[in-house]
Amino acid sequence: MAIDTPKPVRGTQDIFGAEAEAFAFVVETFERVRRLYRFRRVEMPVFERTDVFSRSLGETTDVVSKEMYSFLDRGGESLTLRPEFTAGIARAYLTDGWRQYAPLKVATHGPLFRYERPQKGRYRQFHQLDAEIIGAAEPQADVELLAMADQLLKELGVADGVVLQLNTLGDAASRDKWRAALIEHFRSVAAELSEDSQQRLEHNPLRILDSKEERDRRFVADAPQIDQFLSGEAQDFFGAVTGGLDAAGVAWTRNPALVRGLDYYRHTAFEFVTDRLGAQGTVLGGGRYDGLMESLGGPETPAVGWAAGIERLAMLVGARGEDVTDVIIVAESDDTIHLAIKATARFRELGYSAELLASGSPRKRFDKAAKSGANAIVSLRTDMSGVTSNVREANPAAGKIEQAWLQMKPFILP
RNA sequence: GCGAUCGUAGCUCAGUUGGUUAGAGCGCCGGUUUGUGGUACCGGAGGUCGCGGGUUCAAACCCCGUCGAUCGCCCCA
Repeated sequence: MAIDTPKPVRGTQDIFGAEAEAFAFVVETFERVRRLYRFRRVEMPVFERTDVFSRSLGETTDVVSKEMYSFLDRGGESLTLRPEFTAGIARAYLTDGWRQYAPLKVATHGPLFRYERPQKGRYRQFHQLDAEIIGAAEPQADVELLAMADQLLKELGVADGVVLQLNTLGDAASRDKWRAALIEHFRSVAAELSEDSQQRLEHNPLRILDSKEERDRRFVADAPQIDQFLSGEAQDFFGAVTGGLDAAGVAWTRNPALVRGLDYYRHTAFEFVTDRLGAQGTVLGGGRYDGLMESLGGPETPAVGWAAGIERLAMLVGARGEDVTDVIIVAESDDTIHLAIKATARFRELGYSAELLASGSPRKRFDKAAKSGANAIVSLRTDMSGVTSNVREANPAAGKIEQAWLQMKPFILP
């Protein structure tokens, strides 16, 4: 009776080989860069009580109603696999007394879960890098955060073809006025908008601005812009951010159509965008979310943050080779296997990556080792003169390995 | 939720207008050759042709359904 092999869950991925190396490279680079900017590492739970997300995102939104992995635990409590980092970090800031550290710069990375249709650069379990500055109202925090993002992309070697798009949503009052003006503008031409955008007019009018429909374009082009509604303070804030970016040497372009769907976003919104990833071009995005803490029952707390998809960054980084093995020890005859094990252990103690090759047809073992592209091969075999060894150096990097072998040889061979 | 394309060996893919026992390369295993050697040759294992139904004398191939993958739409915290 054959047993069916369980299939992987839709939207999950098993990352292996060169892709896994690219993934690790992204994470390692992030860890290095966040230390340069003195962001403190935090480890967050992978699941939270559902209200952590539903209250911060808004009960009625699509994201909450159908794109979260929510379930009842055995105690009957509704829990949710985290679909983002920000809400959980905000919760911890309030419940763990992190206010004492404000302004607090934290960074983390790990898996997130969203119930969505998989497509290029989009998975149901995916992974993000995340950086937040909490309790900092000043525009310098935005600049610092963006400078780190910019340096990260440069150090990953993916900055080419990636542009920082920047916008401001203003303070709450500016934002509300802009929103009202947009609704009025689009409502007057509603019949001529695309079907999708007519829907958006009802529940998310700001999204009409980045509609992909050709027929929406001309109405988007002459839509009211946020600049007409910005208060003096909001203008000053945005000016301080852009001025700071210029001083930090961070290139940016204004995108007045860049918006955020959620109400808690204020002031700065930004995305690093590329055209090299198909329909999912945002590589890193974030903004200022001064209104979030209050939705979780906390005091008014200014904060700004970003997140970046590790898979998308890894795709831009491209496949990366795995490290070549320093040395392969080949037991060319079975009676040398114990000697080969000993030698392998010794090489590893000395800090060389070493692989033992002692299986399969003895006469093909050396060829297999040679094909693997290791820096050096030490082969052992018994012939009429006893156990003999042979070192083969594939490249100049192997000189030290031969020296190491010559030193350990008297202690290993009989 | 919607649409398009695609599912043949571990991997990459052939497979003609439907026609005998479904193939190749790579990889894997074994043998021979070579014997400081990454060579060459021979052999072997490995397939419910995603799954289920239908049409037909006959289906990997045509039709329907289903599952999965990919890409896009919607959405995007």
